[in-house]
Amino acid sequence: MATLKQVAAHAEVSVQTVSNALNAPHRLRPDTLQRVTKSIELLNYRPNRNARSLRTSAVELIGYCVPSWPNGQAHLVMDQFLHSLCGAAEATGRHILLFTAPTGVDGMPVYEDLHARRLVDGFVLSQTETHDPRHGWLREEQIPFVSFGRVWKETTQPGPFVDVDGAVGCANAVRHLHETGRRRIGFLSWPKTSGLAEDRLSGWRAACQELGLPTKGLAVRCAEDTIDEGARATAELLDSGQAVDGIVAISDILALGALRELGTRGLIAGVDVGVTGFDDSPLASVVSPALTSIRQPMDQIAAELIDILTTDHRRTSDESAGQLRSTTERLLQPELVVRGSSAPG
Amino acid sequence: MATLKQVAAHAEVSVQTVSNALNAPHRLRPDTLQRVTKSIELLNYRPNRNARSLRTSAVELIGYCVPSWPNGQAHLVMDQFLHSLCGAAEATGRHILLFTAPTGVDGMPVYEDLHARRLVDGFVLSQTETHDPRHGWLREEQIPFVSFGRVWKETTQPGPFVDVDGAVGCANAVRHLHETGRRRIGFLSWPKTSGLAEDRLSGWRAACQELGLPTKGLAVRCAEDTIDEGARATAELLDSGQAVDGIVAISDILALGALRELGTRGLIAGVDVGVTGFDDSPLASVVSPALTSIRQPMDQIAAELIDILTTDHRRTSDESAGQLRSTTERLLQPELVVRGSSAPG
DNA sequence: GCAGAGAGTTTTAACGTTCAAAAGGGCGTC
DNA sequence: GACGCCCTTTTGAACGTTAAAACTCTCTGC
Repeated sequence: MATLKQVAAHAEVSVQTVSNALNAPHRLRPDTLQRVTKSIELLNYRPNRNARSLRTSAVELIGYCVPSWPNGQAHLVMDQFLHSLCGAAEATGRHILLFTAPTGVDGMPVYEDLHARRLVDGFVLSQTETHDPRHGWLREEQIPFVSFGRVWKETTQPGPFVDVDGAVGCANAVRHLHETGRRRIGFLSWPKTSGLAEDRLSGWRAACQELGLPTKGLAVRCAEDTIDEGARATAELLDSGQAVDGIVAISDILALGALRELGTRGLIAGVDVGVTGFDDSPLASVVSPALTSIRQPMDQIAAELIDILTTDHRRTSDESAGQLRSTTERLLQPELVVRGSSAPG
Repeated sequence: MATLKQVAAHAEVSVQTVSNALNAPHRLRPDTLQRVTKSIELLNYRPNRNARSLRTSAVELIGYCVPSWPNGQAHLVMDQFLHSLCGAAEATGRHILLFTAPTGVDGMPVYEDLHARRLVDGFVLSQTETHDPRHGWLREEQIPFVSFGRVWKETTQPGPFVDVDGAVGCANAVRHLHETGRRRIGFLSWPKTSGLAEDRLSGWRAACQELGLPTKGLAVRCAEDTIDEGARATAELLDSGQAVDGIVAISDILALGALRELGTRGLIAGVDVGVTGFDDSPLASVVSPALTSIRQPMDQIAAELIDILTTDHRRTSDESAGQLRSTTERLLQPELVVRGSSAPG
């Protein structure tokens, strides 16, 4: 492993000059720069990150707590999220450090420890829950963080976040079904305790009202996020005597339940009833008919998260031209991925 | 942020003594130890990991390349795997660093760079492919690594690995279906190019032969891992006129296809035909009837991976009592999770 | 009473980098 | 030709930790 010293000796300059060649090349005379660069390549030199971090006290690592779902309920798009997050971090020379922690306030010592030992510069939070205690705590401790997802039911959001506008997503799904001729569009939801669910539900309701479509009795709550519950709720809708011809589901899993129930009844999804899901999980393209689904823009989400976490927004907020980019609260627009399950009826 | 120096001043000892209190407490006189410990707690001291790593040249970080599936085919159990891997790493005071890299040999510079800059001590590889070039390359470069999954079709495995015995898993599924009264058990497989597929297929064949069950014409290849393909292959089996009453699928997705095809034909999974999947993905418990599936022991896999990567097995191999633990090639046994889809017929 | 052992503690030096300040060299101005 | 200035390069110190050597006691044995 070559060190700065060895490169310096090889190029016959001082150690600091080599350092400058890497960090501030404009300070060097062109011929010196070339000579140093040549030595660096020749010796295959790579700066030691630990030494650098020690000196600059910045580790360029971002902590992310890998969520555990004790109920076995998996995060079907974590895959995509992590990939995007890594990519965005790497675009700024950073990396993601994974760790586990108990949920809620019990996990706080883990976050504090990682930061205190300088294993990470800050955190990206996800799986944000209603009244999530982490945000307030991290803010109190002055530990840098950014949240994917809002802390619902707080009057003021504690700290910066990036989130996807679920209401707009569901409204778009309704509009899409309306365009393909559906007029009685149901909504498969989750229990009221979820802020996420209420957000998405409100989008469905607003779009229906805007288009003059009925909503009464057309929103069904599912106790849990399973195919069975989705099927049960769909059955409830179909049996309500309202001639439902469209279903917006709050998750792909529930949408799969809808597809199954339709199949059981001899109805054809995308023909008799249009169905949409949420998240565009890998399942969506694997079923038949493939599921129309509301896709969260993962790459963009990740880029915004990293941007907020790694740039100082107290300064940029007043001088920068872009008003939108200056804030530390960013709401992104989802995209409807249209597939067979919502084909024109 | 308290440093060693500050703690030393507070406890009125030298810096080295505080360091010893943490790393070699037996060297201190009990009363000194107590005094130092008290100061450490009082000042809420945490050792700076960068300084430590610089000195010891060990970062206690393990690199893991987050796989990208351009075809949208997701890793449904990555979730579980990462959680287990993190847990196992943390049990030894280490953490997981995520990164992205091109697949195949193009990604090698990324691995080399991470190691050369001392961002990681070594790597855990997964998504191992037939003729995977990474293993040989890393070995050549003397970069520590361990693989989850064998490099199929190599005469000798380049480097240490942990894998799950897919053959035994599928054989167990066959035995289970046999115990519940099935006598004509089909197998849904992948293309021949996959070593993984051939391993699992061989287990199905062996168990059938052992139990005196037919195999001819009962193994169907699916072109891709989709529900549609699973359904198509199931249809092929059911139409073959062999009165198939059991289906062992090489993945949960294909098994889901089998369930769908059975439903379409008015057959009841778990009653008319027993079905098993592979991986015990989150989907297995979310469908109805719930899917019997072959579960890979993630916690154990992760623990073995970390163990191999972090302990020197040249030394332990001769002195240690356990022969099994001494090798750097470990084959673990999967577990059949029985659910409704294979209930006694 | 003194060499020698040993436990406990301190001193010294180093890990590889960057920051701040100082030094060197070339050039123009008066 | 002395001076000041800018551009480039070097020097010295520091980041916080640990390994190894050195020192200081106290205890043991003869």
